Amino acid sequence: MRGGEDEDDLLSVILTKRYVVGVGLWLGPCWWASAGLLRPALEVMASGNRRHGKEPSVVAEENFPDGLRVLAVDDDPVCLRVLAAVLRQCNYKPTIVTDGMTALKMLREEGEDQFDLVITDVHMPNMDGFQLLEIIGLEMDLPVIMLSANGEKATVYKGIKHGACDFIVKPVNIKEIRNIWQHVVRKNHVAVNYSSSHSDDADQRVGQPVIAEGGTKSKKCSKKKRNYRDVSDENRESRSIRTTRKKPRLSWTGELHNRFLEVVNRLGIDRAVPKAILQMMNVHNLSRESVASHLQKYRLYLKRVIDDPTKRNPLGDLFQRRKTSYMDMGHQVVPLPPSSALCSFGSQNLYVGPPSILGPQGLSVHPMNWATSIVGNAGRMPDAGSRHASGPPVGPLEKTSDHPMQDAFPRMHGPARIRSRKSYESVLRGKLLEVSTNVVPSSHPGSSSFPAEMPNDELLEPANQFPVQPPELIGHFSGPMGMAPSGDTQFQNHDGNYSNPWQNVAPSSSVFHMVGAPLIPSSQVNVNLPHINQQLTIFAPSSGEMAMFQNEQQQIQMAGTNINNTTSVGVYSERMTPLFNMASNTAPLEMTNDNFSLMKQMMVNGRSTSSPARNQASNPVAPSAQMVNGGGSISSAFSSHLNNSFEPLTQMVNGGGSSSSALSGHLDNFVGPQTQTLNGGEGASGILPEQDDTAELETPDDQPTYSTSDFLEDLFASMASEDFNPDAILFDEEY
DNA sequence: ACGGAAATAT
DNA sequence: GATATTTCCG
Repeated sequence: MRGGEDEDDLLSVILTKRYVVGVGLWLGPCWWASAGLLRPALEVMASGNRRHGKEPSVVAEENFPDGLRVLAVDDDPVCLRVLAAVLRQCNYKPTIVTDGMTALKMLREEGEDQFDLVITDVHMPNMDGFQLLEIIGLEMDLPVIMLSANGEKATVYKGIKHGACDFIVKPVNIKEIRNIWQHVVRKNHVAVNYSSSHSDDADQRVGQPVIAEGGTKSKKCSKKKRNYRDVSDENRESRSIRTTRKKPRLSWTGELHNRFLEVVNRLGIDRAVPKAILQMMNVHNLSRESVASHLQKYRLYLKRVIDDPTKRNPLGDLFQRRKTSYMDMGHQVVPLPPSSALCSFGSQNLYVGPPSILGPQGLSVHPMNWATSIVGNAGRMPDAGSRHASGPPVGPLEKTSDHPMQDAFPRMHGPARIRSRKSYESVLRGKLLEVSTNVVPSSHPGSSSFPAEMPNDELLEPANQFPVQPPELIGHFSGPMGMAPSGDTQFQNHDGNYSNPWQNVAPSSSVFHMVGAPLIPSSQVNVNLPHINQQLTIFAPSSGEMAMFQNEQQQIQMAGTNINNTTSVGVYSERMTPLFNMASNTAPLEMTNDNFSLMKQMMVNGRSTSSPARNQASNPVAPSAQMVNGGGSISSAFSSHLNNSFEPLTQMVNGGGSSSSALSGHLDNFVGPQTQTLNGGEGASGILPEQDDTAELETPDDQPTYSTSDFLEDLFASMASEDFNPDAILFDEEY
């Protein structure tokens, strides 16, 4: 890959150290080099270590698979005999052949599956080792180790380049031979993992096929794979399971993360254990381990925040954040233009975007990638988010939404409520309060996203990770909010699509709250979030249909609110708003391709394409995405109607932060704001007094401040009066 | 199953 | 070099 120099250096090192001979290289330098991974190979070699890191348990000596069938090819009888002897001594089952043609013929006729490994000399008449290597590479999936009498650099390099998994300089060392089985294990792993393509990294061998001709000796081919299998099957299996398949790297996109937060908030930190979270998230293909890992990271984040409130920054940070993975993923996002979108939508329709992308499907955990592609699509999707849309498609901004997760995460804020019990919980709690307070709320919901959010990010620090956004936002947006509601037609459509998914999804807590009720069973949860998130609220104004949530256990499901065009309902939480923004942006970006696709589809269709199956799993997640969109939409909607109102809400969200602005710019905020306006809110963050937070935290459950309905009423009232002071409202929601 | 931490991958 | 994720381990 890289320049020749590196390659030369690599080879130089290999030759110098003779690591090539590989003996004990567990997937060592040679292997990496053959896989095109010169850098790591070089680094390892340079370090003087033959192995990188710890040796995988898989290759532990005890896993040595006796009876591996090795096809040994060398025109030199003496060498061949020695090799065979060594192989036997190492418990391999050798089949020796004196020329390449014969070896190839044997492989073709008896089947490559009759052998586990091929060791061939480089220099042979008729068909040399390279030719044999190439053909095998083209036709079969067998690891090939080359033997060379001189270990000449060019020879070694050529062998590696053509796919040899290792290169052994004669005379063979028994120790080296003893370790060649690792290539078989490796190969299996690879095969398992990526079945198709790669089976071998090495493959690129090009070559022309040669025809097999004469043969030479033996054939023992048929051997026993059996032994190998028999003996090691079990081991292999276990190994394979363990090591073999590498899990595709899961990317915690904003949506996913939001969903995660939502669930965590609902459960309460103390109850938020991997299993429970996994269950509630209901994301297809998500593993408990992944959840546990993310939870671990999240806890760390919370802790960090707590300890160091300073981390949270205000808006300023927003801009700064680095792109973390999320960013990377996607895309990024551009900031969007402010505006417009929202505006556009007018009251009419808001449509909420499809539920989150995830939703339908669930996460797809593809091995990476999603992110990348997504962007494009994502951008669009966002539209929804951002705008909402009205009838028409979204506005201009589309892309905006893209912001990746960044927004999202960062935003997050704090910990949800915390009830805590656990040590960290308690600690967190305290901290959270602080944090929350401190934290700047995200900016506004608006579209833009990220900027506002940034602050939070910092908190999050880790980056994306945990934004704190409360789930709510997430939820809200996503889907829940928007979608759920029964109302709108549009929605319905969505619902239909989503519905499944969403249903499950819980709306964000906020939502719940809003609704009133009992939102969340756990009231606690939100403490923090609440501020931010929770706030969400929603309203559905007149229309009234509020969303309902059903929950099952913990979950909630929200229904959505309705949103008719006309009426809009907005549900969202203040927090949401911000989140929203974030979400929107983020979400899009984040979405995986799949998600993305879904979204697109949804958009197109109006409904989600997602399959039912996924629903549940996905749903949860999905919601988020949608939410974003939806959120956006909704907001818009509100705006139309309530214009003012919304904002406030939004602000609330921010919440905590900024609410101030909220009132002011209704729509504007939403729109343009995406960033700003909302943010603009700017100030808001401060809104929530820390004390409050604290209090909340402390007794979260207990006092609910007021019911959702009350809340709403107040809110509306407030709105009505321009005075509306977000702060006032604030939420207590938290419960 | 959990949670922490090491190992890896990006 | 810092992070993000996955694996391993108790």
